[in-house]
Amino acid sequence: MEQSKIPQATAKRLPLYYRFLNNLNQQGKNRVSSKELSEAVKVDSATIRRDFSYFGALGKKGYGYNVEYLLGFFRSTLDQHETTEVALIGVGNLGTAFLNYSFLKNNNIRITKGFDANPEKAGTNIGGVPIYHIDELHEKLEGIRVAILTVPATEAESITEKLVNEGIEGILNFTPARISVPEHIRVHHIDLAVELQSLVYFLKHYPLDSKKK
Amino acid sequence: MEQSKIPQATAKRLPLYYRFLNNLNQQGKNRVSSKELSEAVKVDSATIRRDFSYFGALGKKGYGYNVEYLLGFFRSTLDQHETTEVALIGVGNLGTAFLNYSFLKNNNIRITKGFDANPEKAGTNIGGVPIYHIDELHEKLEGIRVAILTVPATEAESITEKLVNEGIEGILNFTPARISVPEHIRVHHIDLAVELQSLVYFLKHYPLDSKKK
DNA sequence: ATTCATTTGTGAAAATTATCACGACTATTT
DNA sequence: AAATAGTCGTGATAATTTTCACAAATGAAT
Repeated sequence: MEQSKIPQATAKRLPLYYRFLNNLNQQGKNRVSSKELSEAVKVDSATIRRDFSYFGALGKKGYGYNVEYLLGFFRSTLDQHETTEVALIGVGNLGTAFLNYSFLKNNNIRITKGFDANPEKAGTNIGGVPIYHIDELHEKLEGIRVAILTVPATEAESITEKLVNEGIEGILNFTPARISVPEHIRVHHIDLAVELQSLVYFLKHYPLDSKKK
Repeated sequence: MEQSKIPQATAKRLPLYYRFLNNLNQQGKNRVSSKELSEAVKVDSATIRRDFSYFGALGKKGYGYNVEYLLGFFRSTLDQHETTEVALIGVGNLGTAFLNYSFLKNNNIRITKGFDANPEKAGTNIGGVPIYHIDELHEKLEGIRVAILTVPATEAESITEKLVNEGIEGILNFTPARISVPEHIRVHHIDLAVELQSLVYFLKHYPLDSKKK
């Protein structure tokens, strides 16, 4: 779809830029420089300008960027004009946290259905999201392309298979399992234990001295 | 500390390798090739060999790697012989999920204390972890160098300041706020909304066709 | 013993990402 | 109107990360 010429590293930062532009807009600011933005999102200002430049000349020399214009641009680039429905699989502690988390603000991504293997949870409603039994995937997953996976690691592989069969195209995997999927399915991993361990490792082996000027 | 010659990209993968080696070891396997490992952790086998090579010649040509040996090596590299205490700041939904999450398995990182601004939570115990009031940071944070930040975004900046004052050196930040810290403090961000938005963006703009052979 | 299928470790190349540094342009002040 | 301070966009460069591809070594099979 469209130009796949935007570097992945840039693409990953877009949602971040988007959020901060929203903040600025709500604060009533209508002008921002790459330097200011840099301080807010902790990304080098040259990197920000380079990132923006992939989409054309969005700013004005000697002035900066118009917040509203930039925001509008990113809104359409990030497809924020249409709502994306997301299913949450596994209503445990972490899953519940997601259901109560409001993605809503400044964001058109919504968790619209939750699924869990526990029959007692089916039929309930958490954070305004209806919970169904995991066996109802086939009936309820119609039209949903993205799933958040917060089930126990032992279940990850088998449930992933079901999700794939139901036509899910993207999975945000919070389980420690590295799930196997067909090539056309995109999986992003967020491994909490690995992140923590990694932080501890960096702390001990990479003493910080200078990061930026 | 020690050789800071290991690329950051490699360092981030170490905990992942460590976990899978543990799995293999528990399954009773005593030999593994980079190719097998590659399939398990979804990292190119050449990358794995390169990663390992930074620590010297850990394998044997034509044979692969000895699981137990490699595991022992990583255990000491990742400082798994000594326990790292971690404080959890903000016992909301996400924080509670962490407290109930067992990092324990194969891992010497422990959340030993929780803190929250709600006086009703102080004095309680979640998942075996005692919860204190946020005002008790000074008394209770002695000797703890790492904190997980799961407070509301609005509180992130002010609480971070307190943590820094108490001598915290590493923060795993789950709030959407990009916190400001002195140069010697390491912060890793995990931004749930950004991750989800990013996944959706990739889904729409980067159709997958071929990833690996 | 010899052959054969494996598999590591790594030089070299490729790909990706980040940063420097500056010309060109803008707004503001004097 | 001229001078000044600020800012973008980007060519060029640097830094980092990944991947290719193969010699050397190993173990198993014949």
